[in-house]
Amino acid sequence: MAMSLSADDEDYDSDTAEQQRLPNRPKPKMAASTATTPAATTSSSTATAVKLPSNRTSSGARRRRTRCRKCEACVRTECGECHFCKDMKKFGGPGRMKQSCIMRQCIAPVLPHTAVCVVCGEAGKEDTLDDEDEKFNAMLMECSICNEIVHPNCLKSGLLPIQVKDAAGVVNDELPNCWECPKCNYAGKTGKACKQKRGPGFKYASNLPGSLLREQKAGRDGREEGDQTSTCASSIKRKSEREETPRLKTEDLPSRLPPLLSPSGLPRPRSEVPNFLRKKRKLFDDDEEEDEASAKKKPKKPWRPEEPLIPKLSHMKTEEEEDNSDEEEERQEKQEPPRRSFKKDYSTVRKEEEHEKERREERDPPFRSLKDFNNYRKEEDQEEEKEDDDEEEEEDNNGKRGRNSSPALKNISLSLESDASRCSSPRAGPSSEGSETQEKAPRARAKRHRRKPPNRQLSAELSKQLNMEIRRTEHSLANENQQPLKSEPEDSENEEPKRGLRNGTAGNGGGVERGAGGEGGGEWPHLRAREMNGTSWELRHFYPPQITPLGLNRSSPTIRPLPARSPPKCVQMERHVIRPPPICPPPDRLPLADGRNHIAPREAWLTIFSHLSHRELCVCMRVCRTWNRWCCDKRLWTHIDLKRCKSITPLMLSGIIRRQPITLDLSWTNISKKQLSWLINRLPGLRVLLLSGCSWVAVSALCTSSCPLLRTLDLQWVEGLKDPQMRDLLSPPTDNRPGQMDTRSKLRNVTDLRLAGLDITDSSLRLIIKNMPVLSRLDLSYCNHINDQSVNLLTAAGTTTRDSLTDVNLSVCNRVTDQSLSYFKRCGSICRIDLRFCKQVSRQACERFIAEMSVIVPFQLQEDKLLQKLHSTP
DNA sequence: GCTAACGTTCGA
DNA sequence: TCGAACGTTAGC
Repeated sequence: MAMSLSADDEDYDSDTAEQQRLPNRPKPKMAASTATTPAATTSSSTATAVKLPSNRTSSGARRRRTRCRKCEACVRTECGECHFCKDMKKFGGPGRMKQSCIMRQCIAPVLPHTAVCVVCGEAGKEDTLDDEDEKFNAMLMECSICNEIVHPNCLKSGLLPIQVKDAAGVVNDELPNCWECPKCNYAGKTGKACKQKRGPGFKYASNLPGSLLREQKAGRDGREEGDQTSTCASSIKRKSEREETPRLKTEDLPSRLPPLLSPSGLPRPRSEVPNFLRKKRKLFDDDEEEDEASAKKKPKKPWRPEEPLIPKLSHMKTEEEEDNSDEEEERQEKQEPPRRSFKKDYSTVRKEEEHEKERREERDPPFRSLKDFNNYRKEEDQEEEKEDDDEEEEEDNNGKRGRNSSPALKNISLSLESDASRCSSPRAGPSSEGSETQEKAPRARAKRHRRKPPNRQLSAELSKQLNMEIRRTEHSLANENQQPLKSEPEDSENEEPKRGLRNGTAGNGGGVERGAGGEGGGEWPHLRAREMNGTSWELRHFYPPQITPLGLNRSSPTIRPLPARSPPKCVQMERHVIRPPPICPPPDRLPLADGRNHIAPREAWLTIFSHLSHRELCVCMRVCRTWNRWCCDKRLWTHIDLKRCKSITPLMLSGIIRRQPITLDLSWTNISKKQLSWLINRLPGLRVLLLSGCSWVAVSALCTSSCPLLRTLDLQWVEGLKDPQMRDLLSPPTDNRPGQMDTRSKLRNVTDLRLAGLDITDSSLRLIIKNMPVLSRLDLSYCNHINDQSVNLLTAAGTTTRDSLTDVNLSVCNRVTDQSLSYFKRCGSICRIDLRFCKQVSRQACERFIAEMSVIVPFQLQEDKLLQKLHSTP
């Protein structure tokens, strides 16, 4: 951060005396107190632009921001493990670093309570108002350039040149109460718009010792190096150019967004790339390039004091438009030799992504749950070769401005069209202007409208970047979920808490299966063909977790999935800042274009959404901001299914976190330990975790004190999972924080444990018996070491499993004999015993068991050697 | 006055 | 360019 800051500082100060500063000479402090204010340096530019009240506290002296105290990070307790915690005296450190715990770094630092408007000297007054426009005008806004804190209203009514008043304030989405004030904007100042902290998490997440970021740095650094040198000079030039450029009207704002190349063809200076984006690249690296690509031109929202600030349904449209303009700019730039380092960076990243995309396309079936969505996706896919998600949509929409939105929307049986068309109509644009202007005007207007009152603004700020990710994630999730074949084993997912709205998806494995099922199984002949010709890897992957012993090649499960050429981004998720869902609750009503709210409340919409598949939800999320939030309601995503998804990307992880599923299926993925660790640390409500076919290395991420209290754990065919590993898994975590000595296993609440195909012995069973007192369903099929003695152990007097076990699967356990059946008679709650394909179990023994048990509990042979309690449906 | 920690500097 | 250090602010 320090470096980015300094780079920006130089840019920002390039036309001031600061410019003369000798290298390495300490910069004047930018302290907040008036006593230490170096106003001379930092306010000079402001002062020259606009006359300011002389009593201002600190023109140029930025107020230190402080915790919001509300965000997820703020309400956490210190982890006690991070670099900064270890430095703290309370954790036995020297206390020199004086930094907040990594896990507690506020994502939306706010202005201090003592901050006041430099014009009127009063604090923010938005709380006293209801009207959203008024709220904005009455809240304190800190200019990221001149650091002035003002009420927009005070600026509006202040003694400013009319041109300045006409200038747009540019709201910074990244930080609450942050903008580029109309004065600075009018003066053409740019530069450190995003230099301000996005929260310490952004500052340090990538810098942590041991961060995998470092692995990526060399290449990136190489890419970025070049532009550093020219920053200063070019920024000066840019500034002078800008100052020569006549000020554009607000209606022209979209076109005013600077192209990547200046009209003169000079490379746009790096300094115009908002600093936070550079930082974000560190955080999200290439995953975020779409953010960069778009946000580098639209991280801020133009605003004019006299304009209302009404959120509209047109958000999505607006974003598309913005993106479209971005795209045009990018295309424009593509015609030029890439000279700007940022672009170079971006291109490189883009190439990587395209590469990944190609790979993905090779293996992913096309969308198909909705016919038109299929078309939509086709179009998208064509575009995707060159453009990322957002941009591709724009491409798709190019020349179809009058259209409501994506074609898919038309096919979602939700009567949104009128809303959408209304909001995309150019009604509010100056009628005298050409059609293009008419199109741009709403865009600018919508940008302004995105401005929200403080809490909503914060929420929007938090969610905006996330939304970008999410929109990608939606596709990833939806695409990856398109794995054909196989119906999800019913198993204990059915037991998951029925908190979901969606009866259709949560219970049956999500909309994926539903969508696939609904479309019929024969729709992907190409894939089917591929599967039929499957390699052993594919065989293994498409082998249903549900036991179907016939034809099973015992050796096949031992063939590991080919290590997916893991995208470099996979290892970068450490850089993902934890961004919790927006703090404020999602809006209860859908804002319409005319400023009113849609009649249906959120819950009604959610009921509708609950009937959609995940894929369809992903489409809906692209409609508008409100829908985006609504569709992310965790009730709609109780079950997230990524099984057989070859590569889990950071964006997918972010998407998972945002949705906070109860059930997460990562079976047969190549998820890494770090990824899984990252996930489970952020999914405290996770109850069902399916990791069959993963590696023990990844699964070992569960050996932590932050492991959620799972009820279902599927570890079938986990490579390398044997007795010692089971011991690690079942033992109480050793990474408890000081004073947090929980000696119980984190898996103590597991009721459904699936261990099929593992080379575990009785020693693991003893641990299970000891540490899983409520275990009800146990799948030990294909466990060659399981024998009668194992059953004896499980059903021995004094064990909890004796009474808790209801369903035991010992199919294809060749060491199990008839003797086991006699042990099972001890189990008071047993309802189902699966002994299919146990060579040493005879049908006669089963019948004898049934006969003897019938005195107490009636059993039947549902299949050969499959004993099922009558009237029970385990 | 104390603690937490933000924002900056500076050495490596 | 990064990370450690620390002055100083903000909150209580």
